[in-house]
Amino acid sequence: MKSEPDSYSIDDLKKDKTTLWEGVRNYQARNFMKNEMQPGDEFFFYHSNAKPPGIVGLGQIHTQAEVDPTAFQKESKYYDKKSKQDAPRWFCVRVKFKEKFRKILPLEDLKSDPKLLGMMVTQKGSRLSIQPVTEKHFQHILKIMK
DNA sequence: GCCAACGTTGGC
DNA sequence: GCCAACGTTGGC
Repeated sequence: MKSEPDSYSIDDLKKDKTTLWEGVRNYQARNFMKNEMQPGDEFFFYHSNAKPPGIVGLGQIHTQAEVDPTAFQKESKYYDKKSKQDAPRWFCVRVKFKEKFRKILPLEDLKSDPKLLGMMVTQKGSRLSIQPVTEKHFQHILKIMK
């Protein structure tokens, strides 16, 4: 799960302990949250638009997807006038902090690791903000970071 | 700050 | 239903 640290970082999640992953306005990413994510599932927290960009920690899905309240809030930058109360368009899961890694695992390292070949985030133009990670890749990265 | 890649919108 | 125009993402 990607986030720009300037807007919400792993430290923010550590402080908050849990947060609603609101503001996703991409159907593919929404569908991942709505259809694939189950409480207890783990995910990597990725800092995008950072220096350097990369994986910074581990989180866990806390509760299943619910309606994204920010879509109805006119003052929110995530407001979507096309999302109606009786037919909500956007959903988000609640996530929980698990751990902040001792150091960042930079995108550069993800790209150069032969064991992570084909990982979605290393592909050119891969801007989806929520991406699936294979079990193999997940375990390998955990091993690197422990 | 640039710009390639990608997603969405809306006219037709 | 096509596709040009536009807006956004995000690495560099």
